[in-house]
Amino acid sequence: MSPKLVNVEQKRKEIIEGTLMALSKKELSELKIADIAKEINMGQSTIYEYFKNKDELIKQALEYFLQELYIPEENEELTVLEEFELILEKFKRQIKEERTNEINILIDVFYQGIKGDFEKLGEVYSDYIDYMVERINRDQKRGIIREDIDPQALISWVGATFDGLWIQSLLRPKDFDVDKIFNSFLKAIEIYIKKD
Amino acid sequence: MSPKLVNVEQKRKEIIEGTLMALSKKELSELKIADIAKEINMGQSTIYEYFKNKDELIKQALEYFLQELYIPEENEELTVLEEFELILEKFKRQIKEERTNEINILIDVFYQGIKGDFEKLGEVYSDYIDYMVERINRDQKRGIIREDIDPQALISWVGATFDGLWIQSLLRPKDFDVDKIFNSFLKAIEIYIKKD
Amino acid sequence: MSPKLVNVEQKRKEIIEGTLMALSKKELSELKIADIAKEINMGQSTIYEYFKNKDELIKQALEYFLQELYIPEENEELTVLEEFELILEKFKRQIKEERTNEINILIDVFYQGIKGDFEKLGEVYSDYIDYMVERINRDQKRGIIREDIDPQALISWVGATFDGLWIQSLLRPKDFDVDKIFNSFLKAIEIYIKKD
Amino acid sequence: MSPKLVNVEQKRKEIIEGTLMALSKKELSELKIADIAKEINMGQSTIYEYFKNKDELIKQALEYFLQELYIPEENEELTVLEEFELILEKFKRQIKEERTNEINILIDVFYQGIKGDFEKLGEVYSDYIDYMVERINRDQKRGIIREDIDPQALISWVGATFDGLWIQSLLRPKDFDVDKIFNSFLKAIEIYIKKD
DNA sequence: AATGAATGAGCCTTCATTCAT
DNA sequence: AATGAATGAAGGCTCATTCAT
Repeated sequence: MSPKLVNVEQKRKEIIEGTLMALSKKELSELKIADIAKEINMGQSTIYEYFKNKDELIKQALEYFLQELYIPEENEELTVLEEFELILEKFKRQIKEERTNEINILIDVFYQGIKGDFEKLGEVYSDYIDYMVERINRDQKRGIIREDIDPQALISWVGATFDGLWIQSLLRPKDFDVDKIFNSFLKAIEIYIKKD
Repeated sequence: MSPKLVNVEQKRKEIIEGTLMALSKKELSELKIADIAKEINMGQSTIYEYFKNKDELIKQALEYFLQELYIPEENEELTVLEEFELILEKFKRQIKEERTNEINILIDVFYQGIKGDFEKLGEVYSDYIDYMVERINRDQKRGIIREDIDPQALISWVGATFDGLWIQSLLRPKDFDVDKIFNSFLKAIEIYIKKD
Repeated sequence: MSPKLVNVEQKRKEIIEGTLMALSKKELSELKIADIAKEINMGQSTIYEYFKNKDELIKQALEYFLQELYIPEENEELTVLEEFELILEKFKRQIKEERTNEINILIDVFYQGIKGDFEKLGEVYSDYIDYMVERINRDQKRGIIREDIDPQALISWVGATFDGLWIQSLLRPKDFDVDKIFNSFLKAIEIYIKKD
Repeated sequence: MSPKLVNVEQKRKEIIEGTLMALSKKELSELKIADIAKEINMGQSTIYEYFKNKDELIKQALEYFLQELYIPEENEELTVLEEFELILEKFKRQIKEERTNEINILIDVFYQGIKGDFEKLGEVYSDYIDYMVERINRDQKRGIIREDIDPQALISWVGATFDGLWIQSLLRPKDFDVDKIFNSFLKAIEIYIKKD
């Protein structure tokens, strides 16, 4: 609450953002403290005034990144299917705009998460699924989605497909026909969930 | 006149397998030549008799791993849907057996592949898709799968789901209800591709 | 606000002088960074704060040495012959004082120069010859040296003799009778260049 | 005397010559045992059957080289001055033919000799001087060279000039005007030693 | 006798971290 | 609070030499 503290937090934020900026250019295992310091025009040792060590800084930077990334835009009025369409639409735009900055960081976030060095990701993932489960529940009550569908299961594999598609778009960018693939995928969901 | 003769390819294979073994315990960016040497009870310098440098060894080890992994069991008699079921069945078993060794390596393979440091993965991925496209084509001719379905698109997103599920099972192992999720997923595919 | 500030050039000089000191004890091909660091009581890595790598440090050290060595004392008032005498006089003193430090470095300077790994030496050598050519020209105008003598040619072989004598004094120190040899050499030059 | 021994000597000679061949391509401090072995198509370890270690091999190779080099062609009938001319003539040819092979080795021979790691050179040098002293004596008796000249001193500095000129020709090849320099040098000697 | 194979010792260099002002 | 300076610890790689057949 004291003005000092605010400054400290401000400084930590500055360093974290520099870290993310640097991380968008270099993969984590190649990222040096020197890179970060240079990114924000700061002495290396100053960083150690605000973070215990490199690991700590990285961890907090990734958490910050995740927080910023997943601010769920409360599209409460949309149906789940419409939301899926929206996600894919954003995805498509991202591929075309080559938002490599964010993507590069995201790769490391997932890598660390999967390796178990960054538990936060798992939590966020679960939170997201919980959130979507509610949305699906609501649509089921509204009668838009078949009631015998398990919301947990549905969002699990649909979310998985999102992740997998994103990986695939990076692995084989040349042959990745976004429109065709997305259409096929959406169609399948639609048929699966719709009441007939 | 007759010094000890060693099958060079055999030795390279031994080193590569040691590398993979070591890689299953430590993530790539932390893997040292010393770890590999220790793994196979060999002097570090011996490794350099068979591989130009660490990068070269790692690259070849990952390629070897991929090769071993993706020996497609020619289940020619199975329908595509049955093959999907088989894959998920294997997946389920893997999760239960905690085949962490392979998984750990696979994570690095993907990480390297996505980062663009391991082009082979993209190729293998594309090969797999091509192979499955033919299988789907065949099922379409047989009349098992709807003809208006684009094989490329279908296998792209189905493959993506496989990858994504695998990631998810690592990210949130506690909450990952394999059976429920797989069933839901398979059901969706079935409805989508079946002739009605 | 005010961390320790160091005169970078001063530090570089200190390291260079340590390098030369170490080089006077060990031949170049056996000189390790560790030797240099120990010589000046400094961590090895500190050296890398001031020099890109070992090669760069060595090169700059040799250049520094050469610079210090060949500060031509402008004996403008002396005749060329007197200057030759002076050089030999200095040489004699050096042999007696066993200035092995400088000598050892000089050997490596020449070795590197001859091998083509240290171009600076050739330049300095040529500069020296140019300088002496002018001096000879002046003496010719003054009528002290015969006009049909080619200054370039003269200083070339006289300089060569200096170098050769220096080598010889190192190769066969026991049998190298300085006074007799220098006298004979000077007498020859005197006869050769004098106007009769 | 036994055939075995002859074979051993033959083999040693082969290795030594391979060493010299390799040494003519690479400077001593960069020469590896592997280079030598490759040069003569031999396993590295075989070399160790014939020489205790690398240092020993190098030393013997340099000695062998020196022996081959300084086979004084007994030009008994020539005067000393004529012999000097002959030496310079050979030198000139060597420069023009770019006999870099021999030169490269010679540089290392001298480097090692000066550093004191190769005593043989000093001995050979002294032997050569002794030999020339006798020649000068003879010419003095014949009345071709002034009697008040000290043979030791003369050949010392003349030899030194040879060495120095050789160095200079390597240090500043562009500006080294062989003919002019040699003529000036020879003229000086002629004037110095001639009876008038 | 010959040599393919193996290796320990060592060196250069990097980098996270600490020190000192 | 900020940072320039210093460094220890570690890793990749080389190479002379030994081992084993």
